[in-house]
Amino acid sequence: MTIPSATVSRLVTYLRILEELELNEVKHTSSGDLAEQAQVTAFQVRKDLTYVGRHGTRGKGYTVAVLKREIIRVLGLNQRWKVVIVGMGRLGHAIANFPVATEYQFEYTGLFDVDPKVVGTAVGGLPIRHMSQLPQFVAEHGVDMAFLTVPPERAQAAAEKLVEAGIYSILNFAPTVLRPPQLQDEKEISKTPERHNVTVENVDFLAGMKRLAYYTRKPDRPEAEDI
Amino acid sequence: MTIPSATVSRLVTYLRILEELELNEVKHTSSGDLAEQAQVTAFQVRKDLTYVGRHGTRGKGYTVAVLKREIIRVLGLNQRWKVVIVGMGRLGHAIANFPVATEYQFEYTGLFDVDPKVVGTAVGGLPIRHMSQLPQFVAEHGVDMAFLTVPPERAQAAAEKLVEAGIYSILNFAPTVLRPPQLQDEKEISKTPERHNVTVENVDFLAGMKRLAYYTRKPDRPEAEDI
DNA sequence: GAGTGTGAACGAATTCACAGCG
DNA sequence: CGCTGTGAATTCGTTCACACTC
Repeated sequence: MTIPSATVSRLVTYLRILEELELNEVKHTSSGDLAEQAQVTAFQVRKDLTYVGRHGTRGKGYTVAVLKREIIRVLGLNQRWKVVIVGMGRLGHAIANFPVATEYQFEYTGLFDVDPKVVGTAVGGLPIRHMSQLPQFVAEHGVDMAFLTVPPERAQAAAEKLVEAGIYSILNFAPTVLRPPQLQDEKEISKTPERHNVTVENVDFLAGMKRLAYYTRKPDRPEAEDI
Repeated sequence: MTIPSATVSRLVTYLRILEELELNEVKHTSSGDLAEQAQVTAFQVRKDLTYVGRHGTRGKGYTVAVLKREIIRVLGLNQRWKVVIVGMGRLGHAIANFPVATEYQFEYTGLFDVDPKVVGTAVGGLPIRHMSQLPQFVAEHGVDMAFLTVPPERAQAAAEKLVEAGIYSILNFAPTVLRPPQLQDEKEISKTPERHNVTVENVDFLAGMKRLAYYTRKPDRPEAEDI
């Protein structure tokens, strides 16, 4: 079953709400309650939840623990996710220091950069390796996804190295649209008949800032009257 | 004219591409070219661009400088945007150090926190003020939007303070759904008949990470049975 | 009665075909 | 002839009404 991407986003939200309910020892909830907290309609919640299965009780609602477990399963968060961070500048350091292990089974397994000034140093007990070692590292350790935190002008080239190394899932922090690597020359095609369905999710605060400007946009006057 | 939110996002992307073209002294482009770089269809680009006006030349394409200027105008990026950052922990510091002034006319005008350990210190020449000073600061300086970088459990309360202080546009970095402030008590309603259309844009790397897990989720799953 | 689950109606966004114009 | 601009067709997601079950 293919879940609409808008629904996937909301499932992440519902999961957070369920976590908080569980923290507050609330055992039971309903589509109306979830809708209120997620700022969507109860219709939407119920429709979304049909994608995770029938886990509600008519006239009653949902059991927090059950619904939480099922959403985790559907999202794949019960699996272990080995992550490398590529680009250990300011942002890479900040992300590396984030306690991602508290979020299900995500785990940083490697840090990479090309700058000789940071290669060899360590962050949170993990050494920063040179990008040239990435393919071997992936082959040896197995890596499920990469967080790409390089400057925007290097993002495309870095993404292509990731794919070459065998990483097909990228969380892209650079303010750029990553383009699929162009199967370098025809000879390479036969060499890699495997899947290269590259998946990219973007985290982009500059884009968010500009969208916000649009929605805030004052009625086309430089200095409007006060509020 | 109301622009679809998906189009607004893509306009930001097109703008970036136009900036890069201009940097490379490319004077001229086309919907096909933009589509390739933005990873959408040429149909999509042309449809999106109808929302900014008719600036193309049939048989020829678009002038980079003209299209760039018009998108900037439509997005409101020709206006000046005064920003405060609320929450000066690790993330707030990182954001405050980002050279946002290079991105059109966004400008940090104030930094706020509640922690006595950071209030009074400065970042990039700007002092960190206590949240209690926010309403007065907004009244004196005028503030267009806030970047909310507090811990998730404080995000809702902080957002309500922002709205009380007169800031209705929030770039929310916390992994939470912000709910509209519940017009505190009936007596307050008459006091503030003004607009309180709060606009929120979210920047949420944990959500992106979990969505990525879903799309990466392999059909050949290690453990667990299916239904 | 209360709240879930879902087929059907609706609406919004994307895709398309083609008219229009340099 | 080439590429833009746009109504029409289509696809996709949301809203709704209601049957169903506890």
